[in-house]
Amino acid sequence: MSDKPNNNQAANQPEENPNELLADRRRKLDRIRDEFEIDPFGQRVDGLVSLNTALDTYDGAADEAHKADAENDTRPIVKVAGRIIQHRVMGNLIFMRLRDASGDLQVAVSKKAVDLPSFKLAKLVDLGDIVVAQGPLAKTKTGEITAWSNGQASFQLATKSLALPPGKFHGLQDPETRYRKRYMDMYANPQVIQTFQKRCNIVSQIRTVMQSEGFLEVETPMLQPIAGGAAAKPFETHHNALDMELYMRIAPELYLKRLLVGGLPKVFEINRNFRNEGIDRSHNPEFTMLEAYEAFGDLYSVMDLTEKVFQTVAQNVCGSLKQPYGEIEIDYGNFRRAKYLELFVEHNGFDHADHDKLVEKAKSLHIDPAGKDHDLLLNEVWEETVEEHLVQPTFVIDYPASLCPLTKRKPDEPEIAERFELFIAKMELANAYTELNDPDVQEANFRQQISGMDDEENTFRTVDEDFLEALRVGMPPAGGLGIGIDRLIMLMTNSHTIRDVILFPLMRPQG
RNA sequence: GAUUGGGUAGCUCAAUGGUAGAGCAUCGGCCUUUUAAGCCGCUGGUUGUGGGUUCGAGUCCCACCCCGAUCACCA
Repeated sequence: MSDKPNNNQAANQPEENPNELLADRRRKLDRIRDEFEIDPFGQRVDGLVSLNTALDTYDGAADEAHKADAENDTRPIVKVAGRIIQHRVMGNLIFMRLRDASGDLQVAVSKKAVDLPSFKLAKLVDLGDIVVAQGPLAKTKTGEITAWSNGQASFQLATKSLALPPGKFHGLQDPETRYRKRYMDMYANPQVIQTFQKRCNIVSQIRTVMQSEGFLEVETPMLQPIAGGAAAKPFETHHNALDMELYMRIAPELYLKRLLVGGLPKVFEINRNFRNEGIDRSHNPEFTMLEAYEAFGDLYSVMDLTEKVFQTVAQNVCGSLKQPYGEIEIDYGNFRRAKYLELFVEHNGFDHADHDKLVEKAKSLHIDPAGKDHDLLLNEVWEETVEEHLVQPTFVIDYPASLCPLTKRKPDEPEIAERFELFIAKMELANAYTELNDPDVQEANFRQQISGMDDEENTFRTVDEDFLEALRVGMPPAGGLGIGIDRLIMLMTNSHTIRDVILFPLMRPQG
């Protein structure tokens, strides 16, 4: 509305409307009101079935019987509503294709079969209008099941569309328009609705898995006085009544752990995080994450849980443990577990401890080794050389502890962190730890982390003293897990950009 | 933030620096089984925005806006 504040004026002064096509629709709107005496933005309609349901009620035998003997009509009658996506007037017979969230159905309006005003209205309606039709189902000569609108008041206008529809053949392709005007995208490209229906089913299945494993779903603050739990820049905001600076959360982690302290044995949250970082195919500033914490569990207990989540979704929502993603097939029946350093050697062909060869390799990848210690440089080379090979589900384990300062270390190998990252299709899908529950170690790590930060970071990253106090009360040993839900949905819906699984991805204002 | 490709009719796309076009949609006409219906006819444009070069700019130059891709940050 805000971009067209003068709609009513435009209707009365069509010469001010720059677009003739829109003016045509306005004129039809007036005709529908004046000549047909119909409200073009109608009322409640009862007894509707979805277009897909209507298709299912087609009775072939009844159709054949009626074709042989017109007096014998036992064809089921359906009442349907949908948006017009095709409209063909053939003199005294009108075909139109309707679309709703369930699918498409063709409707035919015959001049012989309906009253004259209904027929004229069926002729007048535009692509994009929403109509209601009622009639028996029969196949056409070319075999398409069609609702034949007949009888009294069997064709009605429900809503006049005053906007211009996308092309019926090429549809809506321009990605900018698709994301900005998702409502157009949804009716022009039916797979969009299917993707988001699937998204709903996936999240529902994940909840079912988590609940059946005994996890309690909770909701923790999204407005936080300290943005903790991850290394990312937060969005800043302000509470007026309390005159208080707040941050949109970058992770729920520190609150979920407080709940473990409070005595909940297994908790999870599926909700939005907000990170003030760049945008690309796998990053949106607000994204949905599953975080789960299991008291008395560890890295490996949440690894089993992770497998179960992916396998249940693949099997129950997508129908198979093997799912296509682009040109490849992902096999969720087989999760590899590979050590970080072994993967390095596997894809680089030299000992990870050989510093000279590492520097040489880094230079060949245009990575500047200056000022980086061995592990840091190793990690940059690792990301450059290993990640691109992690196509099938792979848990990367045994990270060097120096790369994960906030993670518990292996009791018998203190240089190794108890952490995994799950990679699928070269994307990071999950991240998990055996959680640090020693309050003194946690505090020391926090303070060391912050001391290495510049002034900008220090403005929003301060030590969460309340969280440390909670840890001093005592948090049981625990496994913690985060799964990127949007990315999981990308995989399961064969979507190659995160924007295709987020209804309204963030866009710059139009210029 | 950097690099790079793009932005032309409602949609999908053309156009050596030389009259801005096509298909579909729209509008008018014909048509009772069409499937991107068909046939006839008519329309439809601030070429993202603002400057500049030129006799002449969609095209060349400069600045800016928006989108995509890659990179950086991040998950």
